[in-house]
Amino acid sequence: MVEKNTEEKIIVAAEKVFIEKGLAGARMQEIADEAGINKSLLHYYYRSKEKLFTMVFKIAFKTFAPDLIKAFEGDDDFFVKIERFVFAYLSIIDKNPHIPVFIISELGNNPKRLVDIIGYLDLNVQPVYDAIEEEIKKKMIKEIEPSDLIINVIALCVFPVVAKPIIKNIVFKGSEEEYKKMLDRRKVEAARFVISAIKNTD
Amino acid sequence: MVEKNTEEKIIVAAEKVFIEKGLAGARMQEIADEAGINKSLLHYYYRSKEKLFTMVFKIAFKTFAPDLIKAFEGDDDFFVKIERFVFAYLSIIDKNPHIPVFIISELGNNPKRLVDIIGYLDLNVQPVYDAIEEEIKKKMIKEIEPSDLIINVIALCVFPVVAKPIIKNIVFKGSEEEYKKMLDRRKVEAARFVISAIKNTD
DNA sequence: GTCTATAAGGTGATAGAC
DNA sequence: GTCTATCACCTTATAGAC
Repeated sequence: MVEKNTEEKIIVAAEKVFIEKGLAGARMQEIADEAGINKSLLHYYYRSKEKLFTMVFKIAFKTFAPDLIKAFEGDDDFFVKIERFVFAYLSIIDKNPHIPVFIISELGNNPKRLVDIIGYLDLNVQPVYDAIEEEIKKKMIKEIEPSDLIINVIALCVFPVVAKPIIKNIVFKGSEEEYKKMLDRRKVEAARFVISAIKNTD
Repeated sequence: MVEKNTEEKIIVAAEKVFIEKGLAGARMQEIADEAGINKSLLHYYYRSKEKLFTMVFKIAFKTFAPDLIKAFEGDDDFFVKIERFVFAYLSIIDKNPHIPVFIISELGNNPKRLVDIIGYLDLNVQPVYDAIEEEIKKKMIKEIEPSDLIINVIALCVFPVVAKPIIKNIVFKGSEEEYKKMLDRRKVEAARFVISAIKNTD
């Protein structure tokens, strides 16, 4: 059990409450209770609800900005890179299952929030584009718009988690176990699906 | 211009405000202003904010409960069915681009909400499962868990829309035009991607 | 059915003692 | 740094006139 100072305790508590309730639904009192401190200390450390939220949102976004670039560096086989990315990304999701919905919800309410973060994180997808185009040129994979392929891979990882209530209740008739099995399967199967879709069969 | 009575005007206004701001972020005053009526009329017709919201949520959910079953009925070729479903579903999304985020956000805040709706809509996916399993048996498509295939198809349709701010700003560097072109392309390309992934090449 | 007025309770934020 | 007390405002909801 690590000893935390007040500033850190607030962030941990704020993450929990904001992720669960959203900006509009969260209450400063609830965050204070969760942190085991007085409400006015929230303002002492972070001045306003909005500023505290921005702090939390940036941390959450950073966790989930996919390390696409890193996964696509190096000389490994292109299909291995896809397998590695899918496995790594789904593992992050496993550990933080509520963050994708949180990001999507709050960005839906206020898309401008993202613009602040773009510069602050460097998210250049160009190397991934280049890698995809090279594979197409080498005729290893079928013709596809690189952006489409990137979106497809991430969609197959993220959607099953953001739509959890719907999938669990409608596809798996309420079974948490079946839902979890599907997510686990996906760490391998999602990459297999993608590779099968793009592999050149000429 | 169709003449609307007060009850209908309220629902239309409530849809707009709730979808934009969410349950917690929406204000009854704003809904009243949007409908051009007095705030107390909202309570006269719908008793409480929560009840009005539930009304709106059910309408939104119904619009988006994918008509999977319908698309998979009939004797058409299985791949044609997929093409038809993807095109139809992406066309609905085109017309209601903010509803998927709305449903995901509000279900994230309160997953129990879905349970009320399940019974009220009949959403039996069994016929789709059967159709998929038959194709596998006939060796027309590769071995795949039917639930995985269904989730993949919907993921490829829905994710690009719910993650719009991220995709538009990071993948397309802020270009609304590029984003829209991608969505349009997808009406054909998403089905092609899926078919290419599952088609048996033995 | 529609309005005005107001109740009743929350909400983020700050002042000031310790 | 941390607390108590309190401000100023906002929010849902209702009562009652027309």
